[in-house]
Amino acid sequence: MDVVSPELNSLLPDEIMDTEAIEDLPPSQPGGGAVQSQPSDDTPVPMETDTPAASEHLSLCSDATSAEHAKAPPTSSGATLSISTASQLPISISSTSSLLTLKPAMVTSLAATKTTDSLSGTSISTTGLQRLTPPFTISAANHQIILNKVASAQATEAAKSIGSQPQVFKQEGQKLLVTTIGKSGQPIMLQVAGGKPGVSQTLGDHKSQAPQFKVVTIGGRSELKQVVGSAGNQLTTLQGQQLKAVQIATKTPVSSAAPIKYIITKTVNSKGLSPQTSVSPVITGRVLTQTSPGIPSRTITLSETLNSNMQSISGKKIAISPLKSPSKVTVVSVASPTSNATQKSMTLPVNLATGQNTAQNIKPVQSVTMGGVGGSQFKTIIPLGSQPNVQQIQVPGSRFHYVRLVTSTTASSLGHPSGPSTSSLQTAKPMVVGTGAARMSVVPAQPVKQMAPKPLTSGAVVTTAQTQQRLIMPATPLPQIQPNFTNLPPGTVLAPAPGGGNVGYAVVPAQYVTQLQQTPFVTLASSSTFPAPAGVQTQARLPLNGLSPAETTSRPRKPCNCTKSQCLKLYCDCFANGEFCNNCNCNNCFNNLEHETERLKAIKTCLDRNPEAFKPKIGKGKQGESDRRHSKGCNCKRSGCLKNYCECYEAKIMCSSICKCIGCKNFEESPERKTLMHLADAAEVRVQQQTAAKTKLSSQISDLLMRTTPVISSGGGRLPYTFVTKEVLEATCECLLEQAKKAEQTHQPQVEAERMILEEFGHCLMRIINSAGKAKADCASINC
DNA sequence: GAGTTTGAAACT
DNA sequence: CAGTTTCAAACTC
Repeated sequence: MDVVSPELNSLLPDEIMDTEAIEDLPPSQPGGGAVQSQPSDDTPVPMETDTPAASEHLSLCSDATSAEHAKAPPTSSGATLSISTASQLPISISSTSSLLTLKPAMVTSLAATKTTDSLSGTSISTTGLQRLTPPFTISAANHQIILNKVASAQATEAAKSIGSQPQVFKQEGQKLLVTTIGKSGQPIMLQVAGGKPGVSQTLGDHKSQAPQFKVVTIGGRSELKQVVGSAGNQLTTLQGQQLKAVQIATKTPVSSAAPIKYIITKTVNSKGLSPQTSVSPVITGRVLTQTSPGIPSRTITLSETLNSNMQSISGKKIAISPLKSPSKVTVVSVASPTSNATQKSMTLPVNLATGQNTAQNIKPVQSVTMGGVGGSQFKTIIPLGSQPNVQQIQVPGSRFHYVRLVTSTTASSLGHPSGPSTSSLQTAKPMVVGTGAARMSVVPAQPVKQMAPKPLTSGAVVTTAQTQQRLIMPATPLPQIQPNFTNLPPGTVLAPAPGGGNVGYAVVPAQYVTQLQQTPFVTLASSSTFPAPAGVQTQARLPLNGLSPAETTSRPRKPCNCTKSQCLKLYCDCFANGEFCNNCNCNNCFNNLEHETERLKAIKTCLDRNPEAFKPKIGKGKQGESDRRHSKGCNCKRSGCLKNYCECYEAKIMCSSICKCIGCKNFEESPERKTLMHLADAAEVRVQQQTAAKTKLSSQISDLLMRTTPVISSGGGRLPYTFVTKEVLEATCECLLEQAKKAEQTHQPQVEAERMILEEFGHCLMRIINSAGKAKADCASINC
């Protein structure tokens, strides 16, 4: 798991957090229990929980009902920890010390009773396949839980380096979302709801076989309401008092043309929210909220998300749609607001295949386009059956797909008892993007293959066995959250800013899991309120350097050969493209996970120098101009813009008015260009012809071999040359010798003898040929 | 494969 | 912002 320390986070430019697409909006329902963003701009986001909660609840259950929540009285100081896992993924949560009070199963009931019991050595099995193996001790006293003590040592060291407490979950007010992707593809999601500032966590520093965790810690307030969602095999429990859940109303899919996109429901932890308070939608800035009054919004548990989206995935991997593979699924687990009161067992089986969740239903795909007038936009789409609080963001100009992870907390769930099949947030209105109460952590998607286990880095809050996934940490207070997705640098990982709101959501680029299943997704029309500017989606998909997504996907990137730049400057194509170096020939490469600190600094430096640094250079031209043109134009002086030195020519586009090239020949009417194009076309034709000829020849040879091989092996032959067997040769030779003897006996001159022998040889050949022809004819007749 | 050319990126 | 340097890719031999 990749964790970004606050220090690193501070290095990142504000543009990342400041998006034009998100603006703060006043609570839509000021008087009610409407979802509220972090009340204070200056309020730091609590990332660590130092204050013990009166009652803590750790819920690890595969299924739960919201009814429990309804029964559970709000506890002002209760902290909750939610751990959800994908099925079939063994999760071992073990702590070296009793730090957390674990209440498997009966979360709500515990909440109601404010139980402070501690469990030690508890084994929790979520689905029968999953088991939280002892020993792990959770004690309410410390309000801490250590996950994967294997990695604890590293985390501790990392913590020391940063003065924090890595690996330790402190519950109060913090929300933790952990998702893991093991090689087997099973996601593990851990969600902790609480109110305290950022907490360091370490999730299994496993080897390659170990599951990977994606952890999102969101600072929250100490007062939390329980939100327990469970589904299927995955355990999803979210408890917290006075947490507000922001959800996106389900909406009928409108379009299917867009790549898979998810809308992440942002959960806002509101203070003083009464249990009965219904969650109201909150639209922030340009974030579009899909409000469907007729359709009650619901909270979907993690398992639901997995079920709906990943049901065909054997490994139940967390799919994060890779940039180059828009169709890939990005799944982020979020705790469900509902809990199943009846569900007190951690081992409840879940039918993942069907995606059925007793507690909640799968939502249809919802697409939300966030974009302001003239500003950058990003579109979020809720995939069918995806959890509403999973949001994928499509950033124009960015090759990455980002998924926003939002903790799901709802006050409504508490106030509205709901049965297993209903969501506690039925009355809640959808909210797409939070008010921006928290800074957004953005993690670039990375190819899985590049995800090598990474040791804990300084400031790491959460570590996982593998670095395929990175943590997204909540960050700054609400007003600061206006991420400018258009400037998102690739590979950006943001750590929680020092202090921050209790609301957090994370953006996770989706390239991590390239092997994930490609799930069809539906793109919904954006709301009229926030119409998506034309071309937004197109631009978002615009390939780098003019290459189409298909091209970029199919065509492997050329390995770089950097020697001096450490692959941390834009000289390096890998870095410039927001990719890690992989199979490159570079020396002293820092463009990898092992040097993430340096990489982040480099990214920030580049963005400071040029906010557009990581945007595709080839973009849409102005109205009436060519569809594609270089964003900055070239500056060629000697190449005539007819060599690949020229970025325009390299992108197979003509120079435009913004180019400052000298002696440009890369324009429409340029004879040189036409000549080059013709030559290129001719060369291409030749290549195609040669390829076709080779293919045809190969096919013929292959066919011939296939037809003749068995015959040859059998010693016979149907084709003429196959008749020249050893026996035939011997017979022929005997005929020739016989003819020679005859000539000798008759005292024929040498010339005449040679003639007689050659004549006999001709007769032999004729007989062979005739035999072959006859055999071929027979074969053909048989085949017919 | 080594050396040269080129222009973007980085630096001053 | 302009000039210079650095850098890695493109190109040539």
